[in-house]
Amino acid sequence: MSTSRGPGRRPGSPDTRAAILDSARGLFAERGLKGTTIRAVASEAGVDPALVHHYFGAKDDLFLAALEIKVDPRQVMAPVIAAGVEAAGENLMRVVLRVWDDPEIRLSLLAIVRGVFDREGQRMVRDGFLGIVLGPVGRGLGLDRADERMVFVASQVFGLIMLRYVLEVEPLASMPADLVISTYAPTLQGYFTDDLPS
Amino acid sequence: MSTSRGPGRRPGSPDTRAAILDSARGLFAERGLKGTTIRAVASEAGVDPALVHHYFGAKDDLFLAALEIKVDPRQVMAPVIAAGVEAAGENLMRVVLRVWDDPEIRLSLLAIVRGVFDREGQRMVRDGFLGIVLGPVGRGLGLDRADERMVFVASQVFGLIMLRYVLEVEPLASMPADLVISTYAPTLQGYFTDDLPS
DNA sequence: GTCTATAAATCGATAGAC
DNA sequence: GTCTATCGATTTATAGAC
Repeated sequence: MSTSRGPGRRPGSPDTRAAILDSARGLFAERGLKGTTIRAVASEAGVDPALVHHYFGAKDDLFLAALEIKVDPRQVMAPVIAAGVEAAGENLMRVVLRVWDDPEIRLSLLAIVRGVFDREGQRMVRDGFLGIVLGPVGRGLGLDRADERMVFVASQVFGLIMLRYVLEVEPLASMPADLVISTYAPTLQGYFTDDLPS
Repeated sequence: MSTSRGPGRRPGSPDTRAAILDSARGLFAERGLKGTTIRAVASEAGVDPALVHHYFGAKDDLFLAALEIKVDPRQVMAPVIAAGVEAAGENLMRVVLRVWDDPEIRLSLLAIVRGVFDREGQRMVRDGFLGIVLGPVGRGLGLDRADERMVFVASQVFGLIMLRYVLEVEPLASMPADLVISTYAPTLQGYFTDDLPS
């Protein structure tokens, strides 16, 4: 599908490159950064280990490439902010479930969550997930004590993600999305709008 | 401090052995199993790497030794069950905070949580934390749809632990225990006793 | 583009001297 | 009990042939 015939060939066959990236995403999501070897990525993709370096460079570069998400967090969260604080709990839950139930997005998100415990990824979730994703929501909704409220919200969302998608604990993992939403929406709504203890 | 003079010397000087174990617990809690090397444990303890094997055998044995907790989960949870379902939310929160705010216990618990993402430790938390710690609570309180309710409870407790003790997200990490308890107790109480969506 | 061969570093584990 | 020396296995990464 190359659109240019001129000199300077595009680096790598698209099929092989995509196969390596898919294999890497799955293994990083399942075993984390340290638990995944270049050899395992190459083996599952059916190519030579040297090709992985040829296409993606060092192991860390491959990891970063596997973390690329196909959604813009700010764009996804914008409707939640726009809809106002009165229904923020349910709206946020709908967004979370919709993003995480997308199998392709989920692999990248799982790799990110797993990466938290390997690298200095603590910052990636603390500054990324909270600062970029949930921080603007708290400010956009005009909450009082926004930092506290959003941390409470984050703790419930993160715990749900861990049990449903990472640890796959039943009956939560197999629960229909609607039931999950209607269960957790009141909790989040409480953190958004209820009076906070002093 | 040896109490026996007879033959068969006790294996290892208590000081050195304890130093290795403390170093291992801290590193396992901070970097997980794969991220911790025998050499790093020995270096931080100020001893030779060979001594680690001498005292604890293989690396997995050292990891298991570092996971030893000084509390019996069933014993800690018994009062929560005995106090009844009407105050289970607050009582459970008190237990969680008391155990996790103990610095010595926390290191072992952190090592366990970190270990989840290395080994097949998924089972250790899924069957251990849920099956042993929270499972009996749900049954002991005589809840209807106990499995669902306890998974909801677990998701909030686990998320709180992750943000407060593992990721150390502010302002939750520095929040006084009483404020944390009074914030999350109503949420847990709701999962215990509120009507569940169908 | 793909693969062989190998360099270079790291780690777990053991044997054995003191 | 403690440490030196080292083996053997893995892994990342590179150089270069085809």
